[in-house]
Amino acid sequence: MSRILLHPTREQIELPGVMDCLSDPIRLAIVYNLAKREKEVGELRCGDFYGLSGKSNLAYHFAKLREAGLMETRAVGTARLMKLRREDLESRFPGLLDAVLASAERDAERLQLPVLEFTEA
Amino acid sequence: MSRILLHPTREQIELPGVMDCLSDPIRLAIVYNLAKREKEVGELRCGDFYGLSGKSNLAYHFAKLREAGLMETRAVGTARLMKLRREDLESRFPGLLDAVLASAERDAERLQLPVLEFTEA
DNA sequence: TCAATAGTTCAACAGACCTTGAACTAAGGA
DNA sequence: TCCTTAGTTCAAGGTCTGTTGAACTATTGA
Repeated sequence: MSRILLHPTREQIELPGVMDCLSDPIRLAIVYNLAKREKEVGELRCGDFYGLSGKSNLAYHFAKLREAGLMETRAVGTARLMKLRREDLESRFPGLLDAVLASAERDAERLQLPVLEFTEA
Repeated sequence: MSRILLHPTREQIELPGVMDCLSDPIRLAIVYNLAKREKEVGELRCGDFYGLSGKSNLAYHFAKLREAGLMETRAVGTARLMKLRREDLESRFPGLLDAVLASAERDAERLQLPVLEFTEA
């Protein structure tokens, strides 16, 4: 487990990278669920997403989301706690995340977006 | 030149396909320029975009944009006239296109988005 | 009719992407 | 200390993408 988790600064977040992240069904499902539960439980753990894919595949997608600046990860014990970088995204691309999330919510069934069950934080 | 140009209906336009289109620099530049000039000249032609890439590569990207539902193409003589499907996109994904275009405009320099010169329509 | 113009289609290639399983590391609990 | 849990990393694979040039088709104008 690497000690250092690379995050871009707010200014380094790029539009194409964000769009690319949100065009993948698994990553969209991750962001969708992060957004859906962010008020209730705050941060989520990798294990909360095992319903979406296998561990190593999720690690791959988490790294993409983190490196593109969509989410922030901090290590607590053996766990990784993740949350959306809402304010940074809103600052760089006003209205974008909300528009995507609203459309995803409307199309949730068609997109087969799973709503996951989360453990206590 | 095939006679039939396939367009999805409004309802068939899918969020991941749209996001994927907008995550490619060339396609973003096409949409950006279509939006920038849509009020002035209405429709644009393939040749207007030769500054972005070669003919055959553009044809590839135009097909992607058309098949994902971002733009509409009609044949007039040997030309293809293209325009953004603004209303359809707004109906399916409210606020999304405007948010993307506003962010693209703000980041135009960083994204190296070229502003093309257009011929008369 | 012939040549020029506008754009498409095809084959080929390199590179990127997603997925998988196995091996690994690090922290916590018994 | 040893086992378990949580997550990462690596190598390998198949597939999808973007790009190119050459060949093609269709339309217009002379």
